[in-house]
Amino acid sequence: MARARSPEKRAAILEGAVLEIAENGLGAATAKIAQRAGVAEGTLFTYFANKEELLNELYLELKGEVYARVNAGFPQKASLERRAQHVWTTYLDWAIEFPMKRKASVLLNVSDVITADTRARAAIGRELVDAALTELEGRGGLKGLPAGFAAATMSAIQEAAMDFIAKYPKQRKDLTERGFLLLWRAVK
Amino acid sequence: MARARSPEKRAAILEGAVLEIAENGLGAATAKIAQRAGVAEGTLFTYFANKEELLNELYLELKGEVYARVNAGFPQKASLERRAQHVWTTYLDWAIEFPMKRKASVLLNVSDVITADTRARAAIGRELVDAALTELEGRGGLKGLPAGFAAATMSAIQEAAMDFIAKYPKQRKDLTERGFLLLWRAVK
Amino acid sequence: MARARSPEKRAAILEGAVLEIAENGLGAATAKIAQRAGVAEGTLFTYFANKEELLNELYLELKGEVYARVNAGFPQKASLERRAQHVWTTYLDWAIEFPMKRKASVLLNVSDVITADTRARAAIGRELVDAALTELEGRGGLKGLPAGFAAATMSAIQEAAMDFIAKYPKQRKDLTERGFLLLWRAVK
Amino acid sequence: MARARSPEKRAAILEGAVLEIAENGLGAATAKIAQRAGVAEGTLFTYFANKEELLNELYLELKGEVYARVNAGFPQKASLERRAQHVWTTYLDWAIEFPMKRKASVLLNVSDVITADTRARAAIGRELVDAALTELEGRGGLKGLPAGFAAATMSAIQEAAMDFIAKYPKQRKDLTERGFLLLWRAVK
DNA sequence: GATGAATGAGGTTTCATTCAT
DNA sequence: TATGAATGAAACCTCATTCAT
Repeated sequence: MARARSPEKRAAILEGAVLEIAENGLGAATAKIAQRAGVAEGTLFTYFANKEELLNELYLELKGEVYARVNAGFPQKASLERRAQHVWTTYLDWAIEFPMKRKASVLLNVSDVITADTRARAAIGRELVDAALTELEGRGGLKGLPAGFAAATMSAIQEAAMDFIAKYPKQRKDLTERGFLLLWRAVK
Repeated sequence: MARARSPEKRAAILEGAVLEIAENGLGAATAKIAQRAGVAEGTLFTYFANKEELLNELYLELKGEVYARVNAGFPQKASLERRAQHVWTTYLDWAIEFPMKRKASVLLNVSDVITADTRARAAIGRELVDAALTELEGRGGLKGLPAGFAAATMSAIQEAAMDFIAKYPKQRKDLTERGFLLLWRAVK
Repeated sequence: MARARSPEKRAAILEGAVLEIAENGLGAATAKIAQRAGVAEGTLFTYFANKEELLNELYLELKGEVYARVNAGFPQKASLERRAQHVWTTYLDWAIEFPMKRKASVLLNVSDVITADTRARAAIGRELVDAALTELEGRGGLKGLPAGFAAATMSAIQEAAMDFIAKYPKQRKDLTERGFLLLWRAVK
Repeated sequence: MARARSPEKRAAILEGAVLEIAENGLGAATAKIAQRAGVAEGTLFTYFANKEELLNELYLELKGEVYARVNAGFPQKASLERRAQHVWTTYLDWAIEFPMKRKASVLLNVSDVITADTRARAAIGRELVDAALTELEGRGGLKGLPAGFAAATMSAIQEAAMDFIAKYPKQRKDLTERGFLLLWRAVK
């Protein structure tokens, strides 16, 4: 059952999953994941009913981690631009700091193992971000477009920016700032 | 002479691969792919040495198909904006028309089975697009950023746009146009 | 603790391998071997990483079994002739008693799956035999010939003797004795 | 059918089989054999009904080749010792000259694909050898032992000798001569 | 709860043989 | 006759999951 005795072990398994998935894709073997986590093959299944659940939980964990970062220090009273920039920068920093997590996150995202329910649950914790992005969507460039388009666009440009930051780490600061400018010009 | 290798059969296998991958991810079974293509399990391996080669060939095929479309009717003499818009629209149309191909393309793209060599070979046929995008990179929004950033940004925004067009097909025209405007404002 | 790996199961797999190989050669299917051993196909691979390892381990097992027999009751203080005869007789008896093992052993021997390392490791446990045969090589018939030639010659004549004993089991005793006489006259 | 149009092609296939079998054992793929022979996969089956027949034919070919050599220049009127030595030397020379053929021959010999009928047919052409060996069997060391034991013993010692000649080619002459002496002392 | 041996379905790939060309 | 594409059974091996310990 999913009643975890040791949160450390649970975390270790998720961590192992990140590494294995980043290296071998979603086809990563549960046995390898367990091994990386330093637990027995069977132990994995006392923390997660099956592989699918593990992947969905991992998705939630990764999203949750990012949102927690974004929410901490969120400049709630600042201008829309400052708030948007906070979201932009925080996520970019996280992705650069944890490239494996980002890789796993991307793979989970495009796969079909993540259920609609999981995606919905991942939205919780994203209220502040959503509020800012919704405000953005009332603006010039995005007015009239479907809800969520701003978020999608931002995240899309971020993916591009991240790939380049990964390739040219020295230009990280520049790419982060100029990337946001690009976005801002697009949507403002 | 013995029977000649049939381009139709090769195409059928690639087509089967697209469908299976779109439904089941890159873990799609070669046996299922062969079945979809209407050939025997073993036949797949007379056309592709192994699954990895099949996936790499499929990648080339999909990229090639898109570039062929883009190149056909490319307004070489037109303004940069018109050329950029041509690229934008053509790719978007292709992706909307063949959602399975797009899905497979995305999965291949983020996976690690596509070799650097294959990615390099895929670049052939993209000269016109590259020329336009390179010109774009000399412009205001992107000046000084690494080469390829324009292409990445465009493709990133396109991915976002496509997701929404898939969800709201009725707004296709609007999303296509407004999406490009977004991009254009960002980079000009 | 989980279930411990069972030496009985390991032995059963090796036993199954002997039978299958004796009947079908080294091409014997791992599935058939597992079936003979009364375990699941997959179980075989928890005991041996792959078929090659299984074959190498089997080789060691068979050699080890013979040497154990030879060493038990080895007349260490007796004359060279008596010691040589002990080796001769013991091996011959083993081969007659376990024709399947001998068959498997022969096939493994001439195949290329047995690594140099395995062959080297098999030498351990053969010290007594080697000592006797080395002493033999200092004698008339073999003096000046490369080390190991005595062993090779003995084993060669034994192979011949065994084939005949297999064909004429009633003359077993006579063939065993006369065969040794042959050898002895050759090398003394 | 086995009605060969081109003896050259047939020979090429057998030659290819020798090389492939020497390298990969009897599991050698017919396609690879055909490739080595410079003919198409299917062509192999116009010369040999199936793989089993190919292997049996190859066995006959190899045995035939050796016996042809032995018979050519057979000192029919010479002493038994000289005749035995002729057999000994000729075979050893052949095996040293064509190590691949010898390897294939050994593998075929210990396998079960060679039918009793094939083995019987291989005996044709061995009359001179058999006559000499039969005479040998009437002698001291072998008297009373089953027919064929002399041949088996000789061939057994030869195998040992060959292994060593292969390892120490410089001692070839010495090993050939001393090996025969060994045999001769054993049986005379 | 933790462990890892056991399982067997399923995956990729090979291969002898057939047969259209 | 020669060719090599086509076939599908069968080979080796992996893996998610179960369960005895």
